[in-house]
Amino acid sequence: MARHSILDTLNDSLRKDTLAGISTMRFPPGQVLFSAGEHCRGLPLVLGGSIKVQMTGLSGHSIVLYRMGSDDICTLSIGCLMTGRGYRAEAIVEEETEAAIIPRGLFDRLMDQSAEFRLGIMESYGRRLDDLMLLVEEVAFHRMDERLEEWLQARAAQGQRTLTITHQELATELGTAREVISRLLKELERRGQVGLARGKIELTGLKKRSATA
Amino acid sequence: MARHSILDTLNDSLRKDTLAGISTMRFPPGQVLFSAGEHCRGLPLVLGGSIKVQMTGLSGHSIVLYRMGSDDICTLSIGCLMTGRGYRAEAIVEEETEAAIIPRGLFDRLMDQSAEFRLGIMESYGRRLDDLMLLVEEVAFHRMDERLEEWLQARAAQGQRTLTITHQELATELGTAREVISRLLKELERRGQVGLARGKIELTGLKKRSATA
DNA sequence: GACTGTTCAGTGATAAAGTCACACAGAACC
DNA sequence: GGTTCTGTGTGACTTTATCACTGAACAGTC
Repeated sequence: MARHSILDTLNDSLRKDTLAGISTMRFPPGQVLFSAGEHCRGLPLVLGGSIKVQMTGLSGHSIVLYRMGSDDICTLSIGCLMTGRGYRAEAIVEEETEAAIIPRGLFDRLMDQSAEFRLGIMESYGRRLDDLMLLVEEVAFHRMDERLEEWLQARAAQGQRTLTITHQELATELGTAREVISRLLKELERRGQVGLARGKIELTGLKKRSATA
Repeated sequence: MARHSILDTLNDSLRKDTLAGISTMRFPPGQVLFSAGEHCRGLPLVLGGSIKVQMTGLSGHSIVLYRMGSDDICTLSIGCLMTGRGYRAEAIVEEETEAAIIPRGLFDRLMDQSAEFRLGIMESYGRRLDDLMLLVEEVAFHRMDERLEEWLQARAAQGQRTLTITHQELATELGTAREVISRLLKELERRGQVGLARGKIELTGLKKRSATA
């Protein structure tokens, strides 16, 4: 049964029709939800799990743009839906994900008949735009060592003690080269802040960086 | 009289009301349309001219995110309008600009009553998202010398022979440091591709870069 | 004209990050 | 066991960023 906050805003009649018109699906880790160039068949609502959205540029390098999780809307799909152009990025399931797809016709009807639905869509768009603007600034101006430590700290803050991730994947997260990550991690290991093993990073003593402005 | 393609999509009655509800304004070069933190009072439609949107990060550095020109919609404003949060970026008029502001109430009514208006808004959003994704990739992975030459070539392609711009402004365009631009421009001058003077860059012999993959 | 303050540009030194090339270790498969 | 593949470590080098400073070009004042 689909649980998504944007559905809660609908009136009874619309909600009933919507629930009847969508089907929820489960996707296992590693599954590619869509890839660059593909066309979009409907608007996915993420009910739970975690999906990363990344793009590969002309240079052949990849970078993770943002993640979608519980209660998110796949903003990228809206653009594809409206303009008819293919996706520019690809979406890869990280943790087992449940999602509902709103087909085009139903989406149009919801946009037409529910101001609350429209508001939800626009808010989602606004947040995504904000995220991307912040990412641009981060990529352009922040130091790699800081970005890496912040990324690891965010994971530590979620309670994760041991990460299963390769240096290459981490490089894609931050939009840099694998060697850069390897060297920075080695340095953190020397300082006793992480433990390294093949495909694993153990978060031991990450400390807040002091005054590195 | 406001000329904007999104108004053409409206039916006679809505268009009449819309034209009555908006007022067009002119802004001179250098004028700041909005700056970071400010709140948004309506949706600007750009009728003509050129506006650059740039943000300043925690690092204190600035980067130009995109430009708005004739027939554009200020997508950033929609997010602010819907979420009530302040702008994250600032908009600066480059060439004398004419714009019409659609007030909040009218915007809501148009979203409610015109599927074509909604489509226009969503398309505009999709394009902006695409632009930003491409920018992320460019900033993360492309070489500065190539980006600079491409930027100059784009101006040359518009027919501009002499640019009035400082090295610092150009650095903000590309999200780098002024010194980097100075050095790269000097190199281009040595190769006879540009002429340099205080506050001016003359585009003489820019040639396509050959196989710099 | 000379004097002053401001903005813009040039450049050396150094540090950080990206690129290239390759060695080697651990895991997986026969 | 051996072979293959993937992931990691590292040296050498290039590009970009940062810091510190110099001097040139311009505007305003006397």
